[in-house]
Amino acid sequence: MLRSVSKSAVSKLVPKVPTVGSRRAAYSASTKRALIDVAEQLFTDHGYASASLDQIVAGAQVTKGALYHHFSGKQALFEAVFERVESDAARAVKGALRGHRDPWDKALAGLRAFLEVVQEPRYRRIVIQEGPAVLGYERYREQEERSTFANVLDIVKSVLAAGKWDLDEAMQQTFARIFFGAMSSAGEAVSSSDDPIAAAVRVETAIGFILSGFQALVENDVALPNAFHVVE
Amino acid sequence: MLRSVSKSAVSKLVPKVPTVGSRRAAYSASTKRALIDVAEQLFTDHGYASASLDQIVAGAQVTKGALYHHFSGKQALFEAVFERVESDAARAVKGALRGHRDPWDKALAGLRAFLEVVQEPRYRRIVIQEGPAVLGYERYREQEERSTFANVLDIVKSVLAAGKWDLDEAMQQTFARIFFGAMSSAGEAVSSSDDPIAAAVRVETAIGFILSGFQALVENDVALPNAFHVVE
DNA sequence: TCTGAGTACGTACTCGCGGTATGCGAGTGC
DNA sequence: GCACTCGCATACCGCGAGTACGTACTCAGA
Repeated sequence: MLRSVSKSAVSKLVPKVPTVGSRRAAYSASTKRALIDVAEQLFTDHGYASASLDQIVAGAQVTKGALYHHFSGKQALFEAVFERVESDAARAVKGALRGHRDPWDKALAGLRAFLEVVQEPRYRRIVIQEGPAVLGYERYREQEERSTFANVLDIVKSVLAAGKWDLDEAMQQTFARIFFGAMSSAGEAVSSSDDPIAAAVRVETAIGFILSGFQALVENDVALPNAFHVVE
Repeated sequence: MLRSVSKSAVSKLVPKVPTVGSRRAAYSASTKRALIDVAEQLFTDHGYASASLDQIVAGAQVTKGALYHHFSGKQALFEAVFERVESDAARAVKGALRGHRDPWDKALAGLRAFLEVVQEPRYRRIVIQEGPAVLGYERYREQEERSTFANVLDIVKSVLAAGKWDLDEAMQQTFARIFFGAMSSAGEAVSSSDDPIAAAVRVETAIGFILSGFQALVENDVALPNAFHVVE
């Protein structure tokens, strides 16, 4: 990157970074960015296994030396991509939550935002499909806990707070897990549908309906521990 | 397998298959079974990528020649394992559904059975975690459609039939997808919990509660298309 | 301005693994 | 009992992740 031909290629990218430190640091940062950019694209298009490091470094116009200077290996590169996609998604959902006072409005706004995000190919492939397998479920979960899932947990807590229950943290997390799973699965169904728009409407209708039933119970203060037998 | 050392190793397994056709066919079937058995174990323990074909054929006491005689490649072997794990799970859930007339009882019985299944390491790893990434989401979904998901769809349909709505197929599938996702995610949370039993109780309580709210709406015949605005 | 040190790579290699080509002997049908 | 096929074993290939090491460039300090 600091040599002849490739140097000119990178210098085009440098202005993106405001050259905070030295020129060297700026070059280095832009190289790292280029690697993550290309990797994100190739991982999204071909999947983790089929995207070779040779392709990635060629796309970024560097060599494997550069890659292994910035990342400990292929998995670490994937994780960097994963984090960026995840944080972008979480930010988008979080933005959609602003300005909603009513927890139920907030929940629906969050649902709509998430249904948008989950239709991005990069989110589907990198976060939903390959994330658990590549990172391992534990590490995948750690990442999710402090991004998208955190949003869901936030919403669920505010919704539950509208009722008169006093649920412990574990129970709140359980509800959040359930809704998170429902939304992920629904999102997959939406994005892989022939008619994503119609599918999104169906999902919104269905979840909105489930929520309304949920809301009725919460606000009527039905006893939780016996909820199971209320069904009978 | 038909030669010297390995022959004796396999002959021990042969009696499992009642030697329906020829001895040759019996040997062949047992070899294939051995490959799937070992592969299932190694895929579960180390994951798809880290389980090498050399390890698998060594464990099955055969060579790669045998493997490639029975399967077109590593992915095909994984798919065979996947199918077996999936069909076992689907059968377990289906068995739990028998003898329940009331759709809500059926739903809870199915939920409990699924929460059991999802705690098996092989199901978690092979079906939930690596399935989508290895098979590709489309192929993964095809498999699920005609096994576990089919059970969920069956339950959801019978529950919805208890109400007075007349939902089209797509809407029923949407509800099923949502519940399926919720259960998968909840199951993951249960099996990776420090205290799986307590976690399972929490999940049953939470989903049971959501179901009871759902049930109230279904039986009171709340209009579906407006369900969204009922919330407001 | 010069220099030494450290950074940011490039180059060339290794090695493990999925996949293939081919041979061969036991089983089977005639 | 004979040819033929099926069910493997053996030997090999290419690709791709990871490594060892060399080198040009940058920058702080004198």
